[in-house]
Amino acid sequence: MLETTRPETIGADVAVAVHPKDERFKDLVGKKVWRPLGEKVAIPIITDEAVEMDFGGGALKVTPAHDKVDFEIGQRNGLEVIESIDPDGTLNEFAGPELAGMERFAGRKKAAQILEERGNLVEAKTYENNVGYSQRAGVPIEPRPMQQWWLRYPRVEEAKQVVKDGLVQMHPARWSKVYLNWLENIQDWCISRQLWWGHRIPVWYAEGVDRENLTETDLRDPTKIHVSLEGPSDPENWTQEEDVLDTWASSWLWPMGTLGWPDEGEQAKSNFDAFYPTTTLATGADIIFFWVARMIMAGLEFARPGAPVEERIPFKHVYFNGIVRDKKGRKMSKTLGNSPDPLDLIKDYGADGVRFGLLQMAPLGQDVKFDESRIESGKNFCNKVWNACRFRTMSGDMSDNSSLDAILARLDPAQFDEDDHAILAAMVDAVRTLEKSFAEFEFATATQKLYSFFWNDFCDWYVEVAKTRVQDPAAKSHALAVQDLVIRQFLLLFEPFAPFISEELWQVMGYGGEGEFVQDNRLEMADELTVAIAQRGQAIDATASTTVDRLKQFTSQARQLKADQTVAQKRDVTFQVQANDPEWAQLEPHVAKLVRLIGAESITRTSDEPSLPAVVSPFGTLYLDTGIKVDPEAERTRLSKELAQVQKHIAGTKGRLSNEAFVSKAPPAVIDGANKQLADQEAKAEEIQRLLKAL
RNA sequence: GGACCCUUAGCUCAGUUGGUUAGAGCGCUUCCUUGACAUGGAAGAGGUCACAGAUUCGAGUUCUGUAGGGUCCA
Repeated sequence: MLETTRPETIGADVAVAVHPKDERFKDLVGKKVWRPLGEKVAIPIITDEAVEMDFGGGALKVTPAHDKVDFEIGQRNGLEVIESIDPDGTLNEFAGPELAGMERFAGRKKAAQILEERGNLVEAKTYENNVGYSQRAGVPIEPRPMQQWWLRYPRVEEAKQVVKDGLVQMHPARWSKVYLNWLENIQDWCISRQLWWGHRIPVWYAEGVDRENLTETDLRDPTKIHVSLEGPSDPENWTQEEDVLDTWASSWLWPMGTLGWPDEGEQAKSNFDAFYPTTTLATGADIIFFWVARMIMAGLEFARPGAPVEERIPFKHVYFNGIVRDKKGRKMSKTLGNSPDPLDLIKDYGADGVRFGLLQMAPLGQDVKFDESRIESGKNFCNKVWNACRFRTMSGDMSDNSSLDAILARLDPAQFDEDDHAILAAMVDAVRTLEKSFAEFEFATATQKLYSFFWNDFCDWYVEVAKTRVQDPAAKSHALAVQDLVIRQFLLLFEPFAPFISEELWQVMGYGGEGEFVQDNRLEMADELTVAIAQRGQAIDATASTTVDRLKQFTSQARQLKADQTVAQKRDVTFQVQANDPEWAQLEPHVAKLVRLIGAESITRTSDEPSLPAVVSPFGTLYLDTGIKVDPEAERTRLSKELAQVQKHIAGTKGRLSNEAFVSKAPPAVIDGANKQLADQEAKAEEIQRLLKAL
């Protein structure tokens, strides 16, 4: 007994196969059975490893013409190939006289019916299996033996070597492993495609040659087969192959084809000499074999024959962008209909917002699940940039912004304070980070830096502290010049990520005149910028950032204290700082700005130990006076919680430092750091304990 | 079956050569419409970094194994 889902191909069956170890059929192997449909002949019962014993009845009808596994079994056992299905999907005479001419699915039903009538059908039941469907036509794929042209890949070894040697670099580098692994196991390439469009395969068959039965010798006989780009000199005696090339067998010429190759005149016009090899190919890793590897081999084979290898490669870098997937992790495709329409997204979030958001969620070569909230954050960032520029134009008259030098000339060396140094240091750092991330194709890193620099460093801090200085006639023009400088360099960095808004703001801010574009301006590199600023009389003092970090911490603590005392929104509270002389010297110049930032009436120095809610700040103990009587119990809870946290860290650090192995083996910088941290934490703990006692 | 990759906060993801108390966006809680921005501001909660071993003074980070997931190829 046999089980099959393909009764219509019984006429093309040439054997019945069982697994060699299957005891059930041992006695039957070598005998013959009658073929129940088609030409009535006896077909052999054979053994083959490919048969799955547990599957179906354990015996397989072998149809070499219409199944890949069956074809291989046929090859191994020297079986005949009988085609019972024609190219149009109808059954032919080999399927049997009753079925000939029928469409294949109708034939299937008919075949079952005939078997039943003859008493050959034991049982019919519904069975679900997975057959391949044509993506274009949506119908089950029918395997058929056909004559196909194959290409032996050229330059395989060289293609491996150029990647191993780093002449062609992949980003991220791990894809080289995938690339090399494929080349190690490369097989000949079937280039025949039965499509209407494409380059016709350049093979001609001589008149009268039997194309269906070509032998190896025939294929090598130039009187029977002609292969060339030009075609035979007597075309009337030849017929060209109707099949076309696999699309990639055209595409692999892309790096050369786009530059005029193979026509020398066209190459000169396209400046092939200058542009080949090109710098970077950007593509998806899913076509690393289809396209990337093949372009490399084609380049090595066809471009500049005889030239050194570095002149024949098609490109020096391959950047693999992440593949955007939907929330379920599926690749976005037109077929699935699961990709958002970019035009809809642009309508909702703006072209710049969509672009920035996508770059933000696309780390190097890693597939990403599409997350619309990132796109929204891109839009919000663009909005933030817009408003910051708008605020600048509202803060004071626009002065000469026409060039970097013009802005630098407006900086007043006498007015530089620590906030200026810190924001300019952060700006230079942002430029440096972008230089690096561009060089390494780390675009998500670049967007993160742009985002945090502009939003956190510039808007949240610098613009806020500058509000006070803009009120001061002596400091105003300097503080605005710093802002103009920061915004100018930021827009230069931002332009590739958000070109539209950058161009608009470039104009609005007066960095370029009418018709002058930000994209035509060269970005000053980090080192260049550092030198240019130093030449205006004030070298950037990077240590100012430490002071500013402590000011930020102070601000945060003061606000937290207000929130704890439920006076977050009140602006008439007063603060007192119990600072020593050096602490006060550092803090005092910033008091006016801090009062505004924190929302207080005043911040004054005190030498008392007032009985008020307090926090240990980087500039001494900070007391908040709300005018309301202190609740000692609540204060005790708050301070105890803080103390416990500090003590936990002290214990951890002490533990490490008391470990002999740590002290003897860790680098001095790490030990110093731990010691310093311990001292700081212990001082803090001591002060909190004093505050607790004072309650 | 072969190769490669992933597993970190409720969700989507960062985390550079091992080194202080692991970050962001969104979401969540509380407060704020104060003259840039509510597409915003402030404060906060939330993580035994999949699991088990190993190396190390020290592991989210290096190595081995296990489990789960993904991609490509056959």
